[in-house]
This record gives sequence, structure tokens and C-alpha cells, in this order.
Amino acid sequence: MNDTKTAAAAPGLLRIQEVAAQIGTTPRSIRYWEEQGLLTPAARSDGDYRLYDATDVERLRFIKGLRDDAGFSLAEVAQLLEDEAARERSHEAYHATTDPEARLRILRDRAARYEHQIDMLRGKIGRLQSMVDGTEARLARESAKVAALIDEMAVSPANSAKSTARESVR
Amino acid sequence: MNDTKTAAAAPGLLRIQEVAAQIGTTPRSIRYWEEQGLLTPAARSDGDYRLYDATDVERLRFIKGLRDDAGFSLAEVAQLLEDEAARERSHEAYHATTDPEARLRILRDRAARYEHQIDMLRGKIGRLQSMVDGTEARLARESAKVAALIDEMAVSPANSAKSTARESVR
DNA sequence: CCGAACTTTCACGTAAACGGCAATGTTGCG
DNA sequence: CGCAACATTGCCGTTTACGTGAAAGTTCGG
Repeated sequence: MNDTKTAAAAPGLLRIQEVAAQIGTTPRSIRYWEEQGLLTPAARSDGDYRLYDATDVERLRFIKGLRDDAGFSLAEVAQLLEDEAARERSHEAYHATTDPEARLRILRDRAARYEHQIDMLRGKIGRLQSMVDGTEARLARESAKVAALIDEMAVSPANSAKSTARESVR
Repeated sequence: MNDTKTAAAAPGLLRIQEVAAQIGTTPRSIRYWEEQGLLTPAARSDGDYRLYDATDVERLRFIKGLRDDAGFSLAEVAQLLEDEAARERSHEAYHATTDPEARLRILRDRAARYEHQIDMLRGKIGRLQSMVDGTEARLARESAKVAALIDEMAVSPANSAKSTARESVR
């Protein structure tokens, strides 16, 4: 129905604007992230246009989540992703050797990084949860006061207006 | 054993440095937050020193959590806390009237704000959780590869070194 | 009442994370 | 091949959230 020049002719490669739209950011930010060593586009077109593949997009989405949702700084994100150059190298290294033990080390290294990421995220979730708990406690205190006030009002028959406070406690 | 001039002579009022240390930040930041309308110290000393009480400290701790853990900007925090001036006013308003209905409105308003805060935090937790899920999925994929590789190695009897890869899958 | 340690209010400086040009090159439908 | 739409690399500007003095006043134990 549409799509003509929106997608690059190449396999499944997208150009920066398309990618930015998909993950909800701007081309400028993506270039900046690259500048900070958070990723390297899968390829470049003939005339040096950045071209991103599916895993790039996944990674960018992850980066955006770490920044917007988790509130990590780009520096922290870089730490978590272990500087893209390292990934690139480990990827190449993986395909460069056929030695099973070497491959095993690479895979386990990668797994360890994922576990580290999960730990960081879980830590944040924990702290957020305790903030929720604290807020719920405060809410409970307010609710108790509301209930008490309503009781009190039920006793002394509303000397004010038409007594429009008969809904429920919450 | 100690404490002589660390705490102000007043009831339970603390000076800015003490407070900053307790919540893990700097006096400068606290003053800046005040400048942005996030709070107003409970009192001032004779010579205009800022003096904070327990609820101030609780609030500051909450602010710090919203910034560091939840990653909200100060502007967003201000939104969530509904600009301290409003709280101040509602507090005064509460004690200024004896009309039960008016008090009820104030209390319910406050409760509604707490609920809003909880919603925001839960939203963040949800997004973080889905990031964790995604990362766990990736981890599972890597673990599967590791397992497969180990199987493969078990078949062809390690032609490399002394075959030091016999621990477990994880 | 004195001095060391704090605090206050300016005011300027800065790192992070982009936004917004400008000048120039690239794509690709018509 | 021509032109509109998009991309690239500078480079400077801006906002946010403080850091860092400077100059002057405040606390308080001795």
C-alpha cells in the first residue's frame, strides 16, 4: 500500500530517520549515542549513510529504555553495554575461532554481562518499590484521617451546607 | 559520647549540612531544590540559617529517590510534589478552617496526589520489569548456546588443551 | 569576646545531552 | 538527469543541575 523509498533497498536495513521514529527519538540523539561509543551501525551505504539492522534497533531501544525509563546516564549505559567496541570485537572473535573453549569463554562473558544488567535493573526496581511502599504508607495515613473525619461528621449532623459528603471513604 | 554543636539546640531541627549528609547529597543541591520550589525549610534560625525538621528530611529523601532512583527531572519531581507552595497553602488552609467538608476536600486532594505518585512509580517499575524480561530472554538464548556447545564438546573429545570445561552449564 | 567552622547570598563556571544551523553530498522517483 | 527529500560532518547554542569561589554574617565552645 505504501513504502517505496521509506526503506532502503538493501536487505532489512533502515536509515537513521526511520529508526529514530521507530524507537521514539531523533537522528541527532542516535548520532550522539554513536559518538559516545554506545553502538555502531551495522553498515554504511555507498554514500556513507548509516544503515541499521534489526539487532541495532533492538540495542537502540534498549539504550533508550535505560535512559528514559531507568534514568541511567549515557556513561552508565555505556558501562552496562560494555562499550560497543568490545561487543564488536567479541562478535568477531567468536566467528574468528573454531576453538570450542574460546567460544565458550565468549558466550559466558556475554551471559555474565546480561546478568549484570539484570542485577542493576532489579536493584532499581527494588528501590522504586520501597518508594511505592513509603508512599502507600502515607496514603494510608491520609485515608485514615479521611475516615475519621467522616465518622465525626456523621455524629454531629452537618451544620454547614446541604451535607454533600455521603459517598464512601474512598 | 559526642554531639555538641552538630545538632542545633532547637527541638529536632537540623542544619543544612547535617541534612545533606543524612540523605547523601550536598548543601548546594538542597538549596537548588529549594530554589526550584521543591521545598521550604521548616524554619530559619535567628541569623537566617535554614533549619529542617523530620518531615522536611523525609521529603528531601523522597526527592532524592525520585531523581536518583526513578530518574525523574527536577521539573517532573516538582509536578509530582505539586509545587511546595501548594502544600504549604493546603496545610495552612487545613488548620485555618474547622469546616469538616473543607478539611475533607483537602485530605482527599492530598490522597489523590499520593495515588498519582504511586501510579507514576508503578509505571516505571512496569517498564523496568519488561526490560528485565527482555534481558532474561537474551540471557536464556546465550545459555542455550553455551549448553549446546558443551554438548558438542562432550562428543568430540577436546582436541585442545587439558579440557578444562567440565563445570556445569551455568 | 574570640576564632574556627558553618551558613547565606550573589555570581560565574561546567559537564551532559542534545537542538539547530550551514555547507555539502546522496538517493531515487519521474 | 533533475530536483525534492534526506543524510553527513562540523560547530555553536541551550537547558539542566549543580560545583566553586567570594564576601560577609552567624554559632558556639573555650
